[in-house]
Amino acid sequence: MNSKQEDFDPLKLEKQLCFPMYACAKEIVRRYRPYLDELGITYTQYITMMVMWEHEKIISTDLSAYLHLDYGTLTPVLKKLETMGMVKRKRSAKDERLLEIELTDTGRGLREKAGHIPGKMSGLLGLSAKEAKTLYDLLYKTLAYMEEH
Amino acid sequence: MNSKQEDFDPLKLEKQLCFPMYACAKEIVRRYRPYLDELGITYTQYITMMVMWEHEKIISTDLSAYLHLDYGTLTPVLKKLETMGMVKRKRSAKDERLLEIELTDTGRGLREKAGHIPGKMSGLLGLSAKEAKTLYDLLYKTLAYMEEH
DNA sequence: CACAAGTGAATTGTATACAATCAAAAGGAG
DNA sequence: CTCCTTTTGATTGTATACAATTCACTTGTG
Repeated sequence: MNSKQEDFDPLKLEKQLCFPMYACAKEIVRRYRPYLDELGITYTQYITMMVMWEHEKIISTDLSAYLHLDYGTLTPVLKKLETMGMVKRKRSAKDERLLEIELTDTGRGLREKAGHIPGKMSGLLGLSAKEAKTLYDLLYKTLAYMEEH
Repeated sequence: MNSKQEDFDPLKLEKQLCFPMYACAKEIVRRYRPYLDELGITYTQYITMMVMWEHEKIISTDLSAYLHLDYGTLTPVLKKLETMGMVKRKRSAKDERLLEIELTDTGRGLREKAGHIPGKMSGLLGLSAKEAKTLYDLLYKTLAYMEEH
């Protein structure tokens, strides 16, 4: 009402692509919580464990790249996972600067308990399989573009 | 290699729709930082101000709903914006429980300085106008679905 | 080998983010 | 009007999230 061309105002919250992405991501993480609470882990710990389940052993640098997480975030997460017995942190023998993260038996065991989560979450978004695929592709396209710019 | 059907493992990070959303949202917010630093505000403060620029005056409850933000997050953000002189916080005369947030002249002035940001950010994603629209629609569809489930 | 430059990780400081809890105020039933 | 329930917002505690800085270790150069 204040502006003659309010609908075209690029500073309107609804016009921004970033905002629904930000809100949507938070909302989805929030929906994970009940299931992750059962496992006693947080969302950040969960995606870290997903990488560990795939790789068994990984250098901290690569983990940081996969998860798009800074060491300021990753270091406390990994220390927490270590105190929970899920992973082991160990300096590389070849290069003392490198930190190797290794999955433990306890960490492997958690995978079984987490097995039902993806199924529970899949219906949460209210999208058809085709829509979900489109969304998935657009998000990865955006991520790929941003990584090289 | 460990599993016979590794490509179909639902616990693979790449199979999850939530992860690219989470990573993408963080990445975009990160790209905002240089521009927002010039204004001396953070991303959360920025989206709060976008709502204020649209509404001039708003009840805290509604602001929380628009931004999908808890009071635990919103209260310190609003107090910070108040100390910066961007908004005023005031209890409603009709209902002392309600907190009214009102845009100040300083806050209005910030809008001019922020005017160039949407243009700067729009090319950041590497998507065509059509793709951006598709992404936008899918995100809002998901948000709407989650709000009623 | 000495040393400058570079890299990987940790630390520090600030700002989110949200569940759980609490307190003040409003609304409602008797 | 008084007790009870509900609602709104603030507070507390824990966990991110990242820029900036620091430190240990490695590599490259002469």
